[in-house]
Formats: sequence, C-alpha cells, structure tokens
Amino acid sequence: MKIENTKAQMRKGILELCVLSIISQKEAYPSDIIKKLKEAKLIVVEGTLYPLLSRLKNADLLTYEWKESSAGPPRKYYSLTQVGGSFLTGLKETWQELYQAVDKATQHSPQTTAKKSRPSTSKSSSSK
Amino acid sequence: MKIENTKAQMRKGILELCVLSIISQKEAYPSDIIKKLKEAKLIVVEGTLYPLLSRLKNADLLTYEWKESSAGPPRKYYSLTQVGGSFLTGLKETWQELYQAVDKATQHSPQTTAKKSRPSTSKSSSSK
DNA sequence: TTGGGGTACTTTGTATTGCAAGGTAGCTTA
DNA sequence: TAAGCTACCTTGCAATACAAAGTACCCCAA
Repeated sequence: MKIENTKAQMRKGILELCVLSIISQKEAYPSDIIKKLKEAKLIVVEGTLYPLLSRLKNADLLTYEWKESSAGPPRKYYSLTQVGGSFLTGLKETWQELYQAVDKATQHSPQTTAKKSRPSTSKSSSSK
Repeated sequence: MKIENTKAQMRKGILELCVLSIISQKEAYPSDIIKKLKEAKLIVVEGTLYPLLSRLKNADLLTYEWKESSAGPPRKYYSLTQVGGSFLTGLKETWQELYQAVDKATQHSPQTTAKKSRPSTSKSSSSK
C-alpha cells in the first residue's frame, strides 16, 4: 500500500463535484477544466476527465456545444443543464456533510468507555 | 448515473482516513468501528471494512490483538503502529489540502481571465 | 500543395476497491 | 444438544481513475 494510492483514492468521487462546479461557473472545454483543476492542486489527466464528462453528459447533467477556436481544432464547450444544476446543489450538500462527518471522525477524541478490561484466556482460533 | 453512486464515490478513500483516525483514538474492533462510522454518518459494511483493515495491516499501518469478549466470540482489536501514526498524520494533511482544493474549485467564482478571446500564441510549454 | 508541429478529442486495457451476499466459528442460554 | 447471537472472513461483481496509444483538425512555412 502506497500513500500515493491512498491520496488518489481520496480524490475519487470528488472530481465530479469539482468538475461540475467549474463548469457551472462558466462553460469550459476539457483542457480548460484540467488546467483549472491543476490550479486547485487536483491533478487530473485526460483519460480520467473525458470518460467522466461523457458519463455526466449521458446522465443529462451536462450538454456541450462545439465552438471554433481561433487557433486549433474546435472545442467542446460543456455547460450545465438544469438537472445538472440541481445535482450540483445536492452534491455540495453531500460534500459539506461528508466534511463534517470526517471532521467528527477525525478530530473527535471522546474517551467513551475503556472496554479493554478482560484479556484473560488468550484465543487462538483461526489462523490466517 | 445515480446520485447515490456519486455519493458513494465521494466517500471512497476517505474511509482509510476515518478508520485510522478512529483506531488512533482508541483500539477498536471491526464492529466497533462500523458503529462509530455510522454515528458519523459514514455507513460502511463489513465487506468493505474487513478487506480495508487487512490492507492496512499488511502495510504495517495497523496491528491487532485478540481479546476476549464478555459475551460472544473474541474480538480483534486493532491499533496503530508507529508507521501508521505517521501515515495518519500525512493523511490528515492531505485531507486538509483536498478540502481547500475543493473549496477553491467550488466556491471560487473568479472571473480571472476571459480566455475565450485569443489563445493565439498559446502558452505552450505544456507539451513536455 | 504539402509537410511539420501543435491542439483537442477518444478509446482501450489494467488495477484498485467498495459492496452485496454467503460462509465459518465461538459463546451463551434453555 | 439446539438455537440464537456475535464476530470474523471470502467471493464475485461493478464502477472508475489512470496510462498509453490513436485519430482528427488547424496553422504556418516552404
């Protein structure tokens, strides 16, 4: 188990929230989104973002529109649908709840009970 | 795509942090941990927790000790190793960073640049 | 017109991991 | 002994982040 792995895990799922948030602020195209995530210290690569956007689009949370670029190929500008807006609102609430839950689970140091009272006959059941 | 799914995703990876935190407060056995997580609104089931604990133990972040219960089969009480303590400290930092990153990505409504104007020369340097 | 370089969007394959469901085993009580 | 409970563990599945490779378009220069 590597700590990098755990860190990566920690970000999972939160990406949707961040991506939707970014898009809600202003329509954006993938490379744009990646750059903004990077600014926020959330590194994401294309192989992660594109399938994510597709999922969100298929769920009718996003729509996109092709726009020409002044330099380069056209870009797919994503924006939130109405459903996506509601979804994002709910997601933000969930995020807040989660943060508080983690806060409670991590900060909290209640010395509830000291139930380590009876270590008598040792046990040696299953190996493994 | 279901919102429940997204919510579940969001919790991924954060479980390790919460579990380690709970154990760091006082040694605990699985059912105990599940109960505490539930109190914090983080529902976890056995099929999730046991493999997680095994992973953490294999990574030498946790150790365990069998202890008798006053009613029922013996319990496996987990506690943090020294490595686990350091790991947890790092994880808490990561969590804080992540929270701030999400905060930045979600709350922040910066009209930084209106970059849809002319990416002419482009910033380059992104390639490699 | 053609070729090089860059930008942008997609797809494929792999590894991780949360979860549902089922299984094993020890303890207490009647 | 049998029933019920507590506790630990395993298997199979589904979701998904990521690496890497692929395709298409645009601009500029020769």
